[in-house]
Amino acid sequence: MALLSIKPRPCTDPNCRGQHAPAERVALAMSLCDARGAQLTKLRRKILELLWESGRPTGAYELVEALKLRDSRPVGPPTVYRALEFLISQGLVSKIESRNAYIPCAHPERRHDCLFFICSNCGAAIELEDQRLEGLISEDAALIGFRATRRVVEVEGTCARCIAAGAA
Amino acid sequence: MALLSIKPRPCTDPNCRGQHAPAERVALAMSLCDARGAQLTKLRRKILELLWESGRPTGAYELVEALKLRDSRPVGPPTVYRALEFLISQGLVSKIESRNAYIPCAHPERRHDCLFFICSNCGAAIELEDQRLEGLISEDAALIGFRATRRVVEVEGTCARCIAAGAA
DNA sequence: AAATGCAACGTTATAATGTTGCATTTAATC
DNA sequence: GATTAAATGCAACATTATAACGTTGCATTT
Repeated sequence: MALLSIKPRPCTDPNCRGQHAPAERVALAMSLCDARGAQLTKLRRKILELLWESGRPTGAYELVEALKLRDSRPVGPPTVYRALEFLISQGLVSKIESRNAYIPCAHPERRHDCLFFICSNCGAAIELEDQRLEGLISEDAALIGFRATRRVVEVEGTCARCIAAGAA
Repeated sequence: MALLSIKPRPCTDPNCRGQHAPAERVALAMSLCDARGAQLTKLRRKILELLWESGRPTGAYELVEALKLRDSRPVGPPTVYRALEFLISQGLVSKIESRNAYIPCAHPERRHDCLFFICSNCGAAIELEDQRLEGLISEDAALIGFRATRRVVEVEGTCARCIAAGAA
Protein backbone atom coordinates (compact mmCIF):
# COMPACT_ATOMS: atom_id res chain seq x y z
CA MET A 1 0.00 0.00 0.00
CA ALA A 2 1.05 3.52 -0.74
CA LEU A 3 1.09 4.69 2.84
CA LEU A 4 3.41 1.89 3.83
CA SER A 5 6.08 3.41 1.64
CA ILE A 6 6.50 6.08 4.28
CA LYS A 7 9.16 4.74 6.57
CA PRO A 8 7.77 4.40 10.08
CA ARG A 9 10.25 5.60 12.63
CA PRO A 10 9.56 4.59 16.17
CA CYS A 11 10.36 7.56 18.35
CA THR A 12 12.59 6.72 21.27
CA ASP A 13 12.60 10.07 22.98
CA PRO A 14 10.89 9.73 26.37
CA ASN A 15 10.51 13.50 26.54
CA CYS A 16 8.95 13.70 23.11
CA ARG A 17 5.84 15.83 22.97
CA GLY A 18 4.33 13.86 20.15
CA GLN A 19 5.11 16.28 17.35
CA HIS A 20 4.99 13.87 14.45
CA ALA A 21 3.32 14.19 11.09
CA PRO A 22 -0.08 12.47 10.95
CA ALA A 23 0.88 10.53 7.82
CA GLU A 24 3.96 9.22 9.54
CA ARG A 25 1.91 8.15 12.56
CA VAL A 26 -0.65 6.37 10.41
CA ALA A 27 2.12 4.59 8.56
CA LEU A 28 3.56 3.46 11.85
CA ALA A 29 0.14 2.21 12.93
CA MET A 30 -0.12 0.19 9.74
CA SER A 31 3.26 -1.40 10.18
CA LEU A 32 2.49 -2.20 13.82
CA CYS A 33 -0.83 -3.81 13.01
CA ASP A 34 0.75 -5.68 10.16
CA ALA A 35 3.38 -7.10 12.50
CA ARG A 36 0.70 -8.08 15.00
CA GLY A 37 -1.61 -9.64 12.48
CA ALA A 38 -4.26 -7.06 13.37
CA GLN A 39 -6.36 -5.63 10.59
CA LEU A 40 -6.15 -1.90 10.26
CA THR A 41 -8.93 -1.73 7.71
CA LYS A 42 -9.79 1.22 5.52
CA LEU A 43 -12.46 2.47 7.91
CA ARG A 44 -10.28 2.08 10.98
CA ARG A 45 -7.43 3.82 9.23
CA LYS A 46 -9.67 6.64 8.11
CA ILE A 47 -10.85 7.18 11.67
CA LEU A 48 -7.29 7.16 12.92
CA GLU A 49 -6.40 9.71 10.24
CA LEU A 50 -9.32 11.91 11.24
CA LEU A 51 -8.19 11.79 14.84
CA TRP A 52 -4.67 12.79 13.87
CA GLU A 53 -5.94 15.59 11.68
CA SER A 54 -8.32 16.89 14.32
CA GLY A 55 -5.50 17.85 16.66
CA ARG A 56 -7.64 17.59 19.77
CA PRO A 57 -9.74 15.02 21.59
CA THR A 58 -12.65 14.24 19.31
CA GLY A 59 -16.06 12.83 20.15
CA ALA A 60 -17.44 9.71 18.51
CA TYR A 61 -20.32 11.65 17.01
CA GLU A 62 -17.95 14.24 15.60
CA LEU A 63 -16.27 11.36 13.83
CA VAL A 64 -19.63 10.18 12.51
CA GLU A 65 -20.15 13.67 11.09
CA ALA A 66 -16.63 13.94 9.71
CA LEU A 67 -17.05 10.63 7.91
CA LYS A 68 -20.31 11.83 6.42
CA LEU A 69 -18.55 14.82 4.90
CA ARG A 70 -15.49 12.89 3.83
CA ASP A 71 -17.24 9.96 2.24
CA SER A 72 -20.33 9.32 0.26
CA ARG A 73 -21.19 6.44 2.55
CA PRO A 74 -22.41 7.50 5.98
CA VAL A 75 -21.63 5.31 8.96
CA GLY A 76 -23.59 4.87 12.17
CA PRO A 77 -22.40 5.30 15.75
CA PRO A 78 -21.89 1.57 16.37
CA THR A 79 -19.49 1.37 13.47
CA VAL A 80 -17.43 4.25 14.81
CA TYR A 81 -17.48 2.86 18.34
CA ARG A 82 -16.32 -0.52 17.10
CA ALA A 83 -13.49 1.03 15.17
CA LEU A 84 -12.48 3.05 18.24
CA GLU A 85 -12.59 -0.11 20.33
CA PHE A 86 -10.18 -1.75 17.93
CA LEU A 87 -7.86 1.25 17.83
CA ILE A 88 -7.83 1.43 21.61
CA SER A 89 -7.17 -2.30 21.91
CA GLN A 90 -4.14 -1.80 19.69
CA GLY A 91 -2.90 1.12 21.76
CA LEU A 92 -3.33 3.46 18.80
CA VAL A 93 -5.94 5.62 20.48
CA SER A 94 -6.79 6.62 24.02
CA LYS A 95 -10.09 7.69 25.43
CA ILE A 96 -10.05 10.92 27.39
CA GLU A 97 -12.48 9.90 30.09
CA SER A 98 -13.09 13.35 31.46
CA ARG A 99 -14.23 14.51 28.03
CA ASN A 100 -15.79 11.45 26.44
CA ALA A 101 -13.47 12.01 23.55
CA TYR A 102 -10.77 10.14 21.71
CA ILE A 103 -7.21 11.02 20.86
CA PRO A 104 -4.55 9.22 18.84
CA CYS A 105 -1.66 7.90 20.82
CA ALA A 106 1.70 9.38 19.86
CA HIS A 107 3.71 6.31 20.74
CA PRO A 108 1.77 3.13 20.09
CA GLU A 109 5.03 1.26 19.70
CA ARG A 110 5.69 1.57 23.43
CA ARG A 111 3.43 -0.09 25.94
CA HIS A 112 2.56 2.57 28.44
CA ASP A 113 -0.26 4.47 30.00
CA CYS A 114 -0.31 8.11 29.14
CA LEU A 115 -0.61 11.23 31.11
CA PHE A 116 -2.80 13.84 29.47
CA PHE A 117 -2.88 17.56 30.01
CA ILE A 118 -6.13 18.95 28.66
CA CYS A 119 -6.64 22.66 28.11
CA SER A 120 -10.05 23.87 29.26
CA ASN A 121 -9.62 26.88 27.02
CA CYS A 122 -8.67 25.50 23.62
CA GLY A 123 -9.50 21.85 24.12
CA ALA A 124 -6.09 20.62 23.08
CA ALA A 125 -4.55 17.67 24.85
CA ILE A 126 -0.87 17.13 25.45
CA GLU A 127 0.31 13.59 25.92
CA LEU A 128 3.21 12.86 28.18
CA GLU A 129 4.93 9.78 29.45
CA ASP A 130 6.30 9.54 32.94
CA GLN A 131 7.78 6.31 34.15
CA ARG A 132 8.08 7.67 37.68
CA LEU A 133 4.35 8.31 37.78
CA GLU A 134 3.60 4.75 36.76
CA GLY A 135 6.05 3.56 39.38
CA LEU A 136 4.38 5.59 42.07
CA ILE A 137 0.95 4.31 41.14
CA SER A 138 2.24 0.74 41.16
CA GLU A 139 3.68 1.38 44.59
CA ASP A 140 0.35 2.68 45.90
CA ALA A 141 -1.45 -0.23 44.31
CA ALA A 142 0.89 -2.68 46.02
CA LEU A 143 0.18 -0.93 49.32
CA ILE A 144 -3.45 -1.99 49.15
CA GLY A 145 -2.93 -5.26 47.32
CA PHE A 146 -4.53 -3.97 44.17
CA ARG A 147 -3.69 -5.44 40.76
CA ALA A 148 -3.83 -2.61 38.25
CA THR A 149 -4.75 -3.12 34.63
CA ARG A 150 -5.29 0.40 33.39
CA ARG A 151 -4.26 3.85 34.51
CA VAL A 152 -6.19 7.00 33.69
CA VAL A 153 -4.34 10.20 34.43
CA GLU A 154 -5.89 13.38 33.12
CA VAL A 155 -5.00 16.88 34.19
CA GLU A 156 -7.27 19.77 33.37
CA GLY A 157 -6.07 23.32 33.21
CA THR A 158 -4.68 25.93 30.86
CA CYS A 159 -2.00 25.16 28.30
CA ALA A 160 1.09 27.31 27.78
CA ARG A 161 -0.17 28.73 24.52
CA CYS A 162 -3.47 29.85 26.04
CA ILE A 163 -1.69 31.33 29.05
CA ALA A 164 0.55 33.27 26.66
CA ALA A 165 -2.49 34.39 24.68
CA GLY A 166 -3.90 35.84 27.86
CA ALA A 167 -6.59 33.26 28.57
CA ALA A 168 -7.32 33.00 32.26
CA MET B 1 -29.82 19.77 63.99
CA ALA B 2 -29.62 16.26 65.33
CA LEU B 3 -26.82 15.13 63.09
CA LEU B 4 -24.63 17.98 64.21
CA SER B 5 -24.55 16.50 67.66
CA ILE B 6 -22.17 13.88 66.33
CA LYS B 7 -18.73 15.34 66.85
CA PRO B 8 -16.97 15.66 63.51
CA ARG B 9 -13.37 14.59 63.79
CA PRO B 10 -11.15 15.59 60.94
CA CYS B 11 -8.91 12.66 60.18
CA THR B 12 -5.25 13.57 59.91
CA ASP B 13 -3.87 10.23 58.90
CA PRO B 14 -2.42 10.52 55.38
CA ASN B 15 -2.45 6.74 55.06
CA CYS B 16 -6.07 6.50 56.09
CA ARG B 17 -8.16 4.30 53.84
CA GLY B 18 -11.32 6.20 54.53
CA GLN B 19 -12.90 3.78 56.96
CA HIS B 20 -15.21 6.18 58.73
CA ALA B 21 -18.83 5.81 59.67
CA PRO B 22 -21.18 7.43 57.15
CA ALA B 23 -22.98 9.39 59.86
CA GLU B 24 -19.70 10.79 61.08
CA ARG B 25 -18.76 11.80 57.54
CA VAL B 26 -22.08 13.50 56.95
CA ALA B 27 -21.75 15.36 60.23
CA LEU B 28 -18.31 16.54 59.17
CA ALA B 29 -19.75 17.70 55.85
CA MET B 30 -22.38 19.69 57.69
CA SER B 31 -19.89 21.38 59.93
CA LEU B 32 -17.63 22.17 56.96
CA CYS B 33 -20.46 23.69 54.96
CA ASP B 34 -21.61 25.60 57.96
CA ALA B 35 -18.16 27.10 58.42
CA ARG B 36 -18.03 28.02 54.74
CA GLY B 37 -21.48 29.51 54.61
CA ALA B 38 -22.48 26.88 52.06
CA GLN B 39 -25.93 25.37 52.29
CA LEU B 40 -25.95 21.65 52.74
CA THR B 41 -29.71 21.39 52.28
CA LYS B 42 -31.87 18.40 53.12
CA LEU B 43 -31.78 17.10 49.57
CA ARG B 44 -28.03 17.57 49.20
CA ARG B 45 -27.45 15.89 52.54
CA LYS B 46 -29.68 12.99 51.61
CA ILE B 47 -27.75 12.46 48.40
CA LEU B 48 -24.49 12.57 50.29
CA GLU B 49 -25.88 10.01 52.74
CA LEU B 50 -26.98 7.76 49.91
CA LEU B 51 -23.51 7.93 48.42
CA TRP B 52 -21.94 7.02 51.74
CA GLU B 53 -24.37 4.16 52.22
CA SER B 54 -23.89 2.82 48.74
CA GLY B 55 -20.26 1.93 49.34
CA ARG B 56 -19.31 2.15 45.70
CA PRO B 57 -19.32 4.69 42.88
CA THR B 58 -22.97 5.39 42.16
CA GLY B 59 -24.57 6.73 39.00
CA ALA B 60 -26.76 9.82 38.96
CA TYR B 61 -29.75 7.83 37.78
CA GLU B 62 -29.23 5.26 40.50
CA LEU B 63 -29.54 8.15 42.92
CA VAL B 64 -32.74 9.23 41.23
CA GLU B 65 -34.10 5.72 41.81
CA ALA B 66 -32.84 5.53 45.38
CA LEU B 67 -34.55 8.82 46.20
CA LYS B 68 -37.80 7.52 44.73
CA LEU B 69 -37.73 4.56 47.10
CA ARG B 70 -36.59 6.55 50.07
CA ASP B 71 -38.99 9.44 49.76
CA SER B 72 -42.54 10.02 48.75
CA ARG B 73 -41.44 12.89 46.54
CA PRO B 74 -39.60 11.79 43.41
CA VAL B 75 -36.89 14.02 42.02
CA GLY B 76 -35.71 14.37 38.44
CA PRO B 77 -32.23 14.06 36.98
CA PRO B 78 -31.56 17.81 36.90
CA THR B 79 -32.14 18.03 40.64
CA VAL B 80 -29.70 15.22 41.32
CA TYR B 81 -27.09 16.62 38.95
CA ARG B 82 -27.33 20.03 40.57
CA ALA B 83 -26.94 18.56 44.02
CA LEU B 84 -23.93 16.59 42.82
CA GLU B 85 -22.48 19.75 41.33
CA PHE B 86 -22.77 21.43 44.70
CA LEU B 87 -21.26 18.50 46.57
CA ILE B 88 -18.38 18.34 44.12
CA SER B 89 -17.79 22.08 44.39
CA GLN B 90 -17.50 21.65 48.14
CA GLY B 91 -15.05 18.78 47.78
CA LEU B 92 -17.52 16.40 49.40
CA VAL B 93 -17.90 14.20 46.36
CA SER B 94 -15.75 13.20 43.41
CA LYS B 95 -16.82 12.04 40.01
CA ILE B 96 -15.23 8.83 38.79
CA GLU B 97 -14.80 9.80 35.17
CA SER B 98 -14.09 6.35 33.86
CA ARG B 99 -17.42 5.15 35.25
CA ASN B 100 -19.71 8.15 35.09
CA ALA B 101 -20.34 7.62 38.75
CA TYR B 102 -20.01 9.56 41.96
CA ILE B 103 -18.31 8.77 45.22
CA PRO B 104 -18.16 10.62 48.52
CA CYS B 105 -14.80 12.02 49.42
CA ALA B 106 -13.32 10.61 52.61
CA HIS B 107 -11.43 13.74 53.54
CA PRO B 108 -13.25 16.87 52.45
CA GLU B 109 -11.46 18.81 55.15
CA ARG B 110 -8.22 18.54 53.22
CA ARG B 111 -7.80 20.17 49.84
CA HIS B 112 -6.43 17.50 47.60
CA ASP B 113 -7.05 15.53 44.48
CA CYS B 114 -7.63 11.89 45.03
CA LEU B 115 -6.27 8.78 43.53
CA PHE B 116 -8.89 6.10 42.99
CA PHE B 117 -8.45 2.38 42.62
CA ILE B 118 -11.55 0.90 41.05
CA CYS B 119 -12.21 -2.82 41.05
CA SER B 120 -13.54 -4.11 37.73
CA ASN B 121 -14.88 -7.13 39.55
CA CYS B 122 -16.88 -5.77 42.47
CA GLY B 123 -17.13 -2.11 41.49
CA ALA B 124 -15.71 -0.83 44.75
CA ALA B 125 -13.43 2.17 44.71
CA ILE B 126 -10.61 2.82 47.12
CA GLU B 127 -9.56 6.38 47.65
CA LEU B 128 -5.98 7.22 48.37
CA GLU B 129 -3.97 10.35 48.81
CA ASP B 130 -0.44 10.65 47.57
CA GLN B 131 1.39 13.92 47.85
CA ARG B 132 4.28 12.59 45.80
CA LEU B 133 1.94 11.87 42.92
CA GLU B 134 0.61 15.40 42.97
CA GLY B 135 4.19 16.63 43.09
CA LEU B 136 5.17 14.63 40.04
CA ILE B 137 2.18 15.84 38.09
CA SER B 138 2.96 19.43 39.03
CA GLU B 139 6.50 18.87 37.89
CA ASP B 140 5.37 17.51 34.54
CA ALA B 141 2.91 20.36 34.18
CA ALA B 142 5.68 22.87 34.81
CA LEU B 143 7.77 21.15 32.15
CA ILE B 144 5.25 22.11 29.50
CA GLY B 145 4.11 25.38 31.04
CA PHE B 146 0.70 24.00 31.90
CA ARG B 147 -1.38 25.46 34.73
CA ALA B 148 -3.31 22.59 36.30
CA THR B 149 -6.66 23.05 37.95
CA ARG B 150 -7.86 19.50 38.39
CA ARG B 151 -6.26 16.09 38.49
CA VAL B 152 -8.07 12.89 37.57
CA VAL B 153 -6.22 9.73 38.54
CA GLU B 154 -8.15 6.51 38.25
CA VAL B 155 -6.68 3.05 38.26
CA GLU B 156 -8.70 0.11 37.11
CA GLY B 157 -7.95 -3.44 38.17
CA THR B 158 -8.78 -6.03 40.79
CA CYS B 159 -8.99 -5.23 44.47
CA ALA B 160 -7.32 -7.30 47.18
CA ARG B 161 -10.59 -8.78 48.37
CA CYS B 162 -11.56 -9.97 44.90
CA ILE B 163 -8.08 -11.36 44.29
CA ALA B 164 -8.38 -13.28 47.56
CA ALA B 165 -11.84 -14.49 46.58
CA GLY B 166 -10.32 -15.94 43.45
CA ALA B 167 -11.60 -13.44 40.93
CA ALA B 168 -9.25 -13.16 37.99
C1' DA C 1 -17.89 -23.73 -8.36
C1' DA C 2 -21.06 -24.47 -4.11
C1' DA C 3 -21.05 -24.60 0.81
C1' DT C 4 -19.10 -23.03 5.01
C1' DG C 5 -16.94 -20.07 8.43
C1' DC C 6 -15.67 -15.77 10.08
C1' DA C 7 -14.47 -11.02 10.86
C1' DA C 8 -15.88 -6.61 9.78
C1' DC C 9 -19.45 -3.57 8.70
C1' DG C 10 -24.41 -1.75 8.32
C1' DT C 11 -29.04 -0.53 10.35
C1' DT C 12 -32.51 0.34 13.57
C1' DA C 13 -33.77 1.16 17.80
C1' DT C 14 -32.94 2.20 22.42
C1' DA C 15 -30.37 2.72 26.76
C1' DA C 16 -27.65 5.63 29.66
C1' DT C 17 -25.91 9.99 30.88
C1' DG C 18 -26.23 14.89 31.13
C1' DT C 19 -28.34 19.83 30.18
C1' DT C 20 -31.40 23.94 29.27
C1' DG C 21 -34.95 26.99 30.33
C1' DC C 22 -38.44 28.35 32.93
C1' DA C 23 -41.91 27.96 36.73
C1' DT C 24 -42.34 27.38 41.62
C1' DT C 25 -41.03 26.92 46.21
C1' DT C 26 -38.03 27.69 50.06
C1' DA C 27 -35.37 30.24 53.05
C1' DA C 28 -32.23 34.19 54.29
C1' DT C 29 -32.50 39.20 54.94
C1' DC C 30 -34.52 43.32 55.69
C1' DG D 1 -44.52 40.16 57.02
C1' DA D 2 -42.32 41.89 52.55
C1' DT D 3 -38.33 41.39 49.62
C1' DT D 4 -35.12 38.87 47.34
C1' DA D 5 -31.76 35.33 46.28
C1' DA D 6 -31.13 30.55 46.27
C1' DA D 7 -32.75 26.07 45.66
C1' DT D 8 -35.85 22.86 43.69
C1' DG D 9 -39.42 20.90 40.29
C1' DC D 10 -40.41 19.81 35.72
C1' DA D 11 -40.66 19.05 30.71
C1' DA D 12 -38.22 18.74 26.99
C1' DC D 13 -34.03 17.94 24.86
C1' DA D 14 -29.01 16.86 23.84
C1' DT D 15 -25.21 13.79 23.99
C1' DT D 16 -22.89 9.51 24.45
C1' DA D 17 -23.02 4.58 24.08
C1' DT D 18 -24.79 -0.12 23.22
C1' DA D 19 -28.05 -4.03 22.00
C1' DA D 20 -29.92 -6.77 18.65
C1' DC D 21 -30.03 -8.28 14.33
C1' DG D 22 -28.76 -8.55 9.57
C1' DT D 23 -25.39 -8.18 5.56
C1' DT D 24 -21.02 -8.26 2.96
C1' DG D 25 -16.78 -9.95 1.45
C1' DC D 26 -13.23 -12.95 1.57
C1' DA D 27 -10.79 -17.39 2.73
C1' DT D 28 -11.12 -22.23 3.15
C1' DT D 29 -13.05 -26.46 2.49
C1' DT D 30 -15.82 -29.67 0.00
